[in-house]
This record gives sequence, C-alpha cells and structure tokens, in this order.
Amino acid sequence: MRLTTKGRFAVTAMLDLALRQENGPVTLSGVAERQRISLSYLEQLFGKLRRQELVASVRGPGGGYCLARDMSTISVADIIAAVDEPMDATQCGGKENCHDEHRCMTHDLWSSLSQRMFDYLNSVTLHDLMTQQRERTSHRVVLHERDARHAAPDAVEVQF
Amino acid sequence: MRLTTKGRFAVTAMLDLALRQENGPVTLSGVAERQRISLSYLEQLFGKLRRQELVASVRGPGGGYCLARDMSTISVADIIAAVDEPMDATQCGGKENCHDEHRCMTHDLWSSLSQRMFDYLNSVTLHDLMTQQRERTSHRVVLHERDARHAAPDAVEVQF
DNA sequence: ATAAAGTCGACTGAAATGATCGGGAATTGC
DNA sequence: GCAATTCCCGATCATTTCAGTCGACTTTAT
Repeated sequence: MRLTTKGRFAVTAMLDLALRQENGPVTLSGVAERQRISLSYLEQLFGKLRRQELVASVRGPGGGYCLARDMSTISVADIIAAVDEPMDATQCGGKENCHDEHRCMTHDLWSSLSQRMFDYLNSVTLHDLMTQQRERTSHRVVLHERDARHAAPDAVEVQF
Repeated sequence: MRLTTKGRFAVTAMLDLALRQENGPVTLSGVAERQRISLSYLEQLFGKLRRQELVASVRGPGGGYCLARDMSTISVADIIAAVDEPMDATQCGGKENCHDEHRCMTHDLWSSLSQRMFDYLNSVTLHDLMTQQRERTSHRVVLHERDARHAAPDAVEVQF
C-alpha cells in the first residue's frame, strides 16, 4: 500500500465532498478551487473513484459528485486503493527478486507489515476524519449537526 | 511517510545484516547476492543508513557493515526515514496548496494520519522482525539462541 | 604491493506523478 | 431546440523519483 500525495489528494477531495454533499452534488471545480487541486487532475482521480463506486456522478447543470455510500462505510484505505491501483505490496509474485528460502522471508515480512498498515487505514473512515477534524478545531462551525441531512436550505458556509 | 520498494530494500538488507552480524562485519556484496539487490544501489542506501548512524562501516578486507545500535532499538520507521529522506507528509509547510482555514484542515488531517502510521512502524524493531520471522518459519534454524553473541566460531549457515 | 572492501559523485533509463488540453456526452433551464 | 453546465475520456507532457550503473577514490588487512 503506497502512501503518496496522489492518495492524499483523493482523501482530501473526498473529505471536501463529505462536508458539502448535504447541499446536493458537489462540483469538481468547487473542490479544485477550495483545495487548490488542478481540476483535470481531480477528474482523473474521480474517474477512478467512480469506477470503484465510492462516488456517484450527476451530469448537467447543478450536477457534480456525491458519495456513493454512507461516509462511515468509506475508509481511507478504500480511497487510496481506488486511486493508487495496484497496491502490490509484496512486489514479488513468486518470481524474481526472491530465491530459495529467502523468498519466503521477504515475502512474509512485507505482506504482514503492509497488512497491518492496511488494517489501520481501513479502520479510519471518512466519518471519523470529519468528526476528528471538527473536534480539533476551535473555529466557528456553522454546520454542526451530525445527522441533519436536509437541514440546510441555502448555501451554507462551512468553516473548518 | 512513504512506503516504497526503496524502503523495503533497506529493511530487507538491514534484516539480512541483523541475522549475520554475529560473524563480524557483513559485506554489501554478500547482502546483494543473498537478497538479489544491486550492489551499487545498496551502496547508496547504506550511505544514507550510515549517515543516520543506523549502521557502522569497517573498511578494508574483512570489513563490511554492522548495526550501529542494538537491533531492538532500530525500528522500521528509522530505516525507512533514513532512506526515504524527506518524510514530509504534510507537503505544505504553510505555503501554497493551503489557504485560509482550509490549510489547517488538510494539514492537521495528514499530520495526524501519518503520525499514526509512523507510530506503528516505529513500534516494530529489527529484533521483532527477526523473532517474528523465525517463529513463522518451520525451516531449520541453525543459529537459534537469542542472546548468544559470540556463540558462532565459524561461518554458520543461517536458514530462514 | 595488492586486493578487498567501503565512499562518493555523476549519470541514465524507465516509470510514476501531477498537470494540461481538446473534444466529447449528458442534462438542465430557457 | 439551444446554450450553458457539468461530467467523461483520451492524448500528451514536464518533472520527479526509482532503481541501477559506472568510474574514480580511500582505507586497511595480508
């Protein structure tokens, strides 16, 4: 499991989505502007996120992206795996770079290590990240209710 | 904290070192041969490991590398940080890519996330890896005593 | 002196990263 | 129907990193 800025961008963008989807679909251009990520790059990432069915898209004016599942069921590992595709980890599918008994050593070592890395990332959900972030900040939080899905009639400025 | 094959190579090589250093300094060409890693590449990695004082070098014939500290005080995080240098994690030292309050969100989010990744990797030592590996394998283990430092008079074949 | 080892720096090919561009297709509001 | 908005997709590109190579050098045991 690689941990690169690519995955970071994806998680950041997904968090932005999570925080704003109550007002309906969120446009990529909005995410791009707020998070300072190139729009075209976001399009690439969200193409993958959509194919992994982490987000759903709505075309046309007023369209954008929504989370495809409840945010408590979307883990950081899901997001990173979606954009960082291979997630190979062991690097030697039984072929070269490994030989004799040494093969097993390296192989088992890394698969167990990356398994635990994965387990951790898999245990952190988008919902956790939101909650965690809101607890940490002392900024004004206009939108504070946790389960009020349709509580915002107009555009609500969420500061976080 | 990045997790690449570079760091994997380094940890694999360090583990090889840990398993063989009782017979005196371990040559890089030996590590290269056993672990199938290019010698020149290993030289680069061990240059960094030496500058981070994780290993000590002995020049001349019969020379090689030894661990600079007890293997129970060398963590996987130490090794990866030594070769994967920046370990930046937040990617925005308060400069661009972050603005207004959004800056803090992304920043805190990733620093806390990568802090926990680091904590885990930092909790796994070379000694742990050796023990863990030996427990897992059912191969013959010639050198089995855990604290017998000078127990091997001759070249001892360690199978793992 | 010679050979065995580490040390250092420059260089390289290949891949991944991060981004740009251009042209689509779907959908809404008019 | 038409235009605007938005997602969709493919090609391309500059830069960085990865992984490895090469050559020259220093230290040291024999």
